[in-house]
Amino acid sequence: MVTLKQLAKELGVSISTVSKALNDSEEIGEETRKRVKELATQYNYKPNKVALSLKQNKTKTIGVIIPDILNYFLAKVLFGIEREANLHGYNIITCISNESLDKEKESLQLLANGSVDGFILSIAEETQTKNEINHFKETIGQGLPIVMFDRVANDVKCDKVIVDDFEATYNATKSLIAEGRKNIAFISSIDKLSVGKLRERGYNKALLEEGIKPLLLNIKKGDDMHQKIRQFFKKNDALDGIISADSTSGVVAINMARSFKLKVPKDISVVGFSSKSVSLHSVPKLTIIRQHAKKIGAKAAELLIHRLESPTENPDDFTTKVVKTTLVKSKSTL
Amino acid sequence: MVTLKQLAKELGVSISTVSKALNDSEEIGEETRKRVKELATQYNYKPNKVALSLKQNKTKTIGVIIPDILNYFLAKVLFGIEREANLHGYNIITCISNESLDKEKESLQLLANGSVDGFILSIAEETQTKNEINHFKETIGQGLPIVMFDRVANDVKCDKVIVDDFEATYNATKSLIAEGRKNIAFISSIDKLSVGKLRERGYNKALLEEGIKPLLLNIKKGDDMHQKIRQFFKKNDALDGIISADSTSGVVAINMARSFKLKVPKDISVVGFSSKSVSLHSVPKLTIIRQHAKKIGAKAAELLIHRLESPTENPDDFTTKVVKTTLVKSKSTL
DNA sequence: GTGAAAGCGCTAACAA
DNA sequence: TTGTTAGCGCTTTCAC
Repeated sequence: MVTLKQLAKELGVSISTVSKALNDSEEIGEETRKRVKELATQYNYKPNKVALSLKQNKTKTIGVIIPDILNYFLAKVLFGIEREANLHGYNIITCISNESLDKEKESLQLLANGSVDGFILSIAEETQTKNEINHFKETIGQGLPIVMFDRVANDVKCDKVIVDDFEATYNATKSLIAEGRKNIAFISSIDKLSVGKLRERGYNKALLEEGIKPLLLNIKKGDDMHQKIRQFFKKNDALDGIISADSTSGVVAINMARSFKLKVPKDISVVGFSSKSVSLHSVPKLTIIRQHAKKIGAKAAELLIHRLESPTENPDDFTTKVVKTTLVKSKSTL
Repeated sequence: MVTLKQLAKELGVSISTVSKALNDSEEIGEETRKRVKELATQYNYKPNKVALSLKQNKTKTIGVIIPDILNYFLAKVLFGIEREANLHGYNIITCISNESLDKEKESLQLLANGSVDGFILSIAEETQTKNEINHFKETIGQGLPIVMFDRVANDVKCDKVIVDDFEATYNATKSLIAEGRKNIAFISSIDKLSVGKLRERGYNKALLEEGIKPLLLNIKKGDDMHQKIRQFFKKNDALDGIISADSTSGVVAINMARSFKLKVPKDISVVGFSSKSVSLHSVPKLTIIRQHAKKIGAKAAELLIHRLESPTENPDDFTTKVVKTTLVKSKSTL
């Protein structure tokens, strides 16, 4: 990489002259400016990012910590973050916590040494189960702002981007009831997560209002989902509706239902918190509760960058943005 | 963030003393060392990463450019890269090219300013179609090593990690033939990619050897996959085997086959380049050609880091590592 | 055993 | 209009 020093030497001027010329400073004469710029282009000069970061005490880099990159929703949020960040000239350093508290702590620690200007994260499962939040507070205390999305900690003061989980399942359940469904089950592999709990509550409330008894199937990590769902169908032969809290159990349920000679959606309706692409994996396609993952990511990035670049504003004024879900009907519901 | 300067001031010693003490230099007296370390822990001192990078002219950061984060295979490779990189004390900056040549070029440019020590990437579709490779050569020319995985450019001299695409489909097709299948189709949504072409060739060769006529279905971006596959089934009612070159058309094909009253695997066998998690999305589960994505990522990271940290070795000696696929049988084949 | 000083690449206040 | 200098945080050589 060419440096200012080398350019200066070759041009026979001082380093600062070169620097100013390249930054279009008014101080430098027309001609010198031209000469400098020409040589710079010729050598494909690019200011050293590290030196700039050191000088300006900001890296234009965002640390993103996500629990699981193989989760389609989370990957899509990451996509949204990356896009929005790039738009504003930011890069992202990605760490995957793997749902582990220790890895989450470690990533936070490791990047809180000048590597990034702030964090965007969704909380690891273990962290939520153990209800640990000190590491977040510490990081914020060190002057590094955090924006949390989806799985958030209520007791940490920071910007947040969440989904209307409760309302979403409440409404979805209501709509199945409106279809005349009487035996609506709730399948979840995320019952330990904050969002999983909210979704379950929305479902429960909707049923309660109609005096219908809830029917739950929780799938643990390591369980054989096919097996579990097959057994569930066997045990509950009056099943005529399913709300899936995660991204995959819905499509599996549809495909499985047909093994039991059930017509979808004639005999049974299925709705899931999934995405368009995954909804294709069943025949008929799954009716989904869209979470607008990309938008969530973009919003999170926007909030963080705004906080980073407008330090004038009230630093204790945190916003929580709710990105509303949309029910996208396919042929798995009436 | 606390700096050496502040510690030095508080301790009444010089900056260099503090630095040396923290780095366990023999020059510093036992007692001073202890005092310094204590204060450092108390203040949770961490050396500023940016300053270190500037000083040592390396960032311990890898730039990763992937075409599509929503592709399960690519996401899994990213996972593998991140893990291996972390193990060696490296962070990763992720850029998503979105299959666009321009974005790929831009990302390469943007990070080749001291932000990263090297790159790991899989080539964007547009880049492969247009057969552009100059931007890679330039980057390498600037002293930044590149490791390519999966979709690679043969004419670029760098380390590569690939899959035995040709052999994999050749063998998979052979195995369907061995099951007695006579009308084996090849479904692909990646016919433009280097890997897609290799896979198709393997399929063709296997059929050719048996004198069977190939049967191709190419799905373009924007096509309705359900629709396409449904029509394909209608038109080819003797279909008794499917090789899917991508990660999703296999599961869709299984689920669709059952709409045509075909028993899987009794009437038709399906094999796909997919992953365990996606294979769950069909009933019965899809027999897959596993690509060991995590291993590919880990290997790529390993190759890059080795090159970065052993500059003594012959710099023009590039390796191409082939990570062999595994056929994992489920109930979609006999 | 400890400290001063240079230097990594850059910007910007100040001097000329 | 251009150049000198200091300084961002750190390591390291060299002097004391």
